[in-house]
Amino acid sequence: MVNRFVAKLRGFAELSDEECKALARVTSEPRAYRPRQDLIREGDQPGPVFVILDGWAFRYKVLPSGSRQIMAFLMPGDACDLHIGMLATMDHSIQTATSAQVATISRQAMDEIMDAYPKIARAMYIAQLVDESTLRAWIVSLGRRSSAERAAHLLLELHIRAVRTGVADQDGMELPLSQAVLADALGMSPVHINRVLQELRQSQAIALRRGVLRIQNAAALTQFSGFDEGYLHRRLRKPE
Amino acid sequence: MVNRFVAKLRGFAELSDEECKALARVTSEPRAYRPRQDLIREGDQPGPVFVILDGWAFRYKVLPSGSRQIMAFLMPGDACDLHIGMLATMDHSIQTATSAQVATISRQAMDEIMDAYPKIARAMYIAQLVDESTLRAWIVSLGRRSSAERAAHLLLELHIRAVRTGVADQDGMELPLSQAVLADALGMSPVHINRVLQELRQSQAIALRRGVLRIQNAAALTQFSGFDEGYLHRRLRKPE
DNA sequence: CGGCTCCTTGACTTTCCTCAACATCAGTGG
DNA sequence: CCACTGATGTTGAGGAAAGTCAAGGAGCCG
Repeated sequence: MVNRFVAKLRGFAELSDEECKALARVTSEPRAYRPRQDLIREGDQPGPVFVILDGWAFRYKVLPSGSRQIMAFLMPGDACDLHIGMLATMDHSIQTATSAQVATISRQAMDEIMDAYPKIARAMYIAQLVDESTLRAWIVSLGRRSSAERAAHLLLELHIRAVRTGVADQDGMELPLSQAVLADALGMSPVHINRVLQELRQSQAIALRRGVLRIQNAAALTQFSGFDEGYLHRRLRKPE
Repeated sequence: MVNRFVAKLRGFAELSDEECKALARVTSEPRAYRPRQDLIREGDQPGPVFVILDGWAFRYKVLPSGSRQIMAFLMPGDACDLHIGMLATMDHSIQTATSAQVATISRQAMDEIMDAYPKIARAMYIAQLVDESTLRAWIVSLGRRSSAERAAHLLLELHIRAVRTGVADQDGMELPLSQAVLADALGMSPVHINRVLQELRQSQAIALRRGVLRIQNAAALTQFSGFDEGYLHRRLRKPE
């Protein structure tokens, strides 16, 4: 199987064969997780860097009222918590949404690799910056977009990210997220996301059924949701 | 005047006199900004690191519809864009909310300092992690808290951050933000934030008038808004 | 076939937005 | 000192968006 982590980082920096091999080596022994398993919980002491090689996960927090907010999706190729080891405790939890293959890289091994291969360090920093930028984009969505715009925006984001990592084609992707999960990411009720998705389907913009998303009218979705992919930083600055 | 930037970083790592002086030196020539001036705009090529020494600023994005979402507040001591120079363009803008003193540190000078003083590098990383954690906390607020809870949560956050940097005491702080600005940060209309603030005032939890916030009942606010200061990471992990 | 999860629908309620008017305040220049 | 101005804060009324509650349907698996 292609190593999605390597594939993603190659999109951020030109990596030599040796660098790719080094990355592949430290992620060569992933552990299998089942759906709905926590990788780490809020309050835990941060451990190794997690790398999702296959499957989906998400960062989330549960409020005292019991409601849940998802703050980020992790798809194949995504890593998390590059530097979070500096902090005493996790401020959120991470859970699988599907069964998943997850590699872990110890803090020490990560430091060694980044010291030995500056280009890898650079790619990891960029990945971190893009993640942060994505958080800001979500804030904009949650604060100022209608529920339908928000949903369309998220689907476009996930699709572009999936294409970038090579787990989707231009027309569509596998999207194994329940409506309840989407609702918790979009800050709405399960009932409402259901109605919103029906609208989007009826407008012939998307088809989403049984874990498969088809983007039928990307232009309309982009226009409607005010999607500007700048925040995903597909074009990068040249290293000086 | 005390250098708030140094004060803040000292909260993240034990800095020697020499390190403090180095930081003070590179921020010794701030430039004065008037209210509502952009420091940098979405689409611009990222430049130096900005350091707010006095006054308030915020990160924001404007949607095609013209509505604005604020994604972060920058108060005295806060810096921005440690590594963003790696990216080709800014994905958001930064604007002053008040008149402000802002120092700039060139990318090169920043790299030199971080190479020469690992503790400074560490403190800057931690600051970045806390900023990122704050973004996630805002996502939770916008997604899953009622407007009143959200407002209370934000006021508590700003107060704690202000106390940490030494620009506030336990009871209150200067908060020179208009209701319109608060509305754009909280994802609500100006009319609604006005009503929410009235509620909070009537419940004797806060007093907020003419740029001065008093926290009258922190316990009630904390409970009501589900505020858990963990995300601000006041307790840090020991360096190994 | 039962049992589970996930999706769908309808009815009703709450929250929040929009529009519009008016009040208050600080600063400016006559 | 006062009139004017622009920004900011306040109030009311009506409507749109989204939540809650409750019930039922569809697909999947042992």
